[in-house]
Amino acid sequence: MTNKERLYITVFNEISSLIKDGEYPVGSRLPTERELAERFQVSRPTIREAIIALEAKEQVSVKAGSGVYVLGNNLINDDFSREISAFELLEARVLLEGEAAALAAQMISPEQVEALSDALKKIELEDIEDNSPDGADRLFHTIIAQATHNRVILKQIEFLWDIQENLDHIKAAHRSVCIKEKKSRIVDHKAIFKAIKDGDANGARDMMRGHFKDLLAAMHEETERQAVEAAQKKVSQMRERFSLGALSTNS
Amino acid sequence: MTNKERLYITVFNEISSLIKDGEYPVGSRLPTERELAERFQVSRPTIREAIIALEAKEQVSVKAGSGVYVLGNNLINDDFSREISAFELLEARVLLEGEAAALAAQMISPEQVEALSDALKKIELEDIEDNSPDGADRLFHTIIAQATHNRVILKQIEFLWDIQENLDHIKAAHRSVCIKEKKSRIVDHKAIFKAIKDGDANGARDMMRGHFKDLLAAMHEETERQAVEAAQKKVSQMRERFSLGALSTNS
DNA sequence: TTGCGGCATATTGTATGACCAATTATTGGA
DNA sequence: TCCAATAATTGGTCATACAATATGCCGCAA
Repeated sequence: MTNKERLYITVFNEISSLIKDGEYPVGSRLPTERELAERFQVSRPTIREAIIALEAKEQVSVKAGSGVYVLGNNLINDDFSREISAFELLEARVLLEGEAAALAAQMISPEQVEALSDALKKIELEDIEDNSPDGADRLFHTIIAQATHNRVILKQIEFLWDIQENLDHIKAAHRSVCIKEKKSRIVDHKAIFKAIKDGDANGARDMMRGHFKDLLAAMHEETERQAVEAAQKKVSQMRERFSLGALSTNS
Repeated sequence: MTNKERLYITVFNEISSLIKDGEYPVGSRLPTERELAERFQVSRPTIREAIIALEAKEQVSVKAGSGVYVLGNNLINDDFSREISAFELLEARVLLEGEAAALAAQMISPEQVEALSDALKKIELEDIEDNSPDGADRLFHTIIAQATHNRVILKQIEFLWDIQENLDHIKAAHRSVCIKEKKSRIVDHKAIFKAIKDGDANGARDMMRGHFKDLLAAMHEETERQAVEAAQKKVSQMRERFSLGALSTNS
């Protein structure tokens, strides 16, 4: 089997699962370290290491002489990234990047205006050719983030892009939308660029929000289309099942 | 002192500090477990527990048979976080939390209004008593973040708080400001609460921004004061040095 | 001389057993 | 019945031993 994983990690995962499955409910006390050691057929130090990992991730609280107790309120970290929807991500982006654009309009340097212009050209080029790995899009938005001259904001925006590119379903949604909305995408970006170049903070914010609004609308459409498709698929599956069912009554 | 703390926690904190201070730079290998055990005058299992805690918090990576290496890209270790100023952080917070407040005003549930009200009372209570570990402040802002019903935004805002509480200079700046501005802090929070409760999105945004504006102004003042203090200290040091120099010529 | 394989060594991984300290349950006496 | 002393339970720390793995050195062969 997979013995590559260190033992305490295995135990950690097993206990974590047991907590999640409700075998050790929130507030309850785990079995003693010695009992757990016997249950998992490992030594007590290994159990202790697993418990310390659980403690570090704030899943349990250890009380000396008493026991180790299951904490609540904390399942966010593990499955957080898998469950967030594209809409939540876009909403976060519109807020943050809208304000970033407004700030950038006031703070941007001439060199950054130049870089932004280049990025804009790249986006147009990508659109003229076939589908793109939308690196230019990210570049465009990242330059704006840099133009705020605030590294925290830059970090935040990059974090959102990282999420977007690491999560397949979100990435797919974004892609399909971008491909469908080529024209409005270019118009949007041009408008954003102009407002920032002119130092128009409110305009930049509005344009950026408009850009995301278009994206959001397109994504809603896309989601709906997929929902319809899924429904149709389900119907056809039912039809197939029905015919099979009819056959089975014959045998 | 405080021997209530478990040993491995103490060791964990010490090693964490050493990493933060650059004694163990990102990418470097920590001393062997045995060396660390001798250095901290504890047993090897204790060192292991501390290392596992570090590993769980993604500060280090353990390679069996090789050693334990300091990771980067981490809130605590990264050079990025050491260098950011309190002003950058506050600016990011005003943008994000301003919008979050506006969104929260539209989305908040009755239970969350209740929770927010409780948090507000806690803030007032903390202020009536002596200095505070400002847990109530974070709670208040976190509830607003939750009220957006957007987990990405929530995550972002918590990220900013984590930075604030992990970086000593920023934490210190924030503290000194909060203590000095007790009254306006309460007034600010009350106004934010009212706007959100009333579903007034624009009002909530304005109030939140006003809150940060007050903080920012106070922080500027504090920074100036510290600069003056530092200058005075320097002058007095020079004076002392001069007098010592005069004495030394006598001997 | 250079490239490669295998061995020696360093380092972490796991286990055992013991004892200490804190907490909790029990029991006995007032 | 209540409280205090005591015993049992449970986590906290330690010393030690051996296994598994990674790394680098060294010699051998091409």
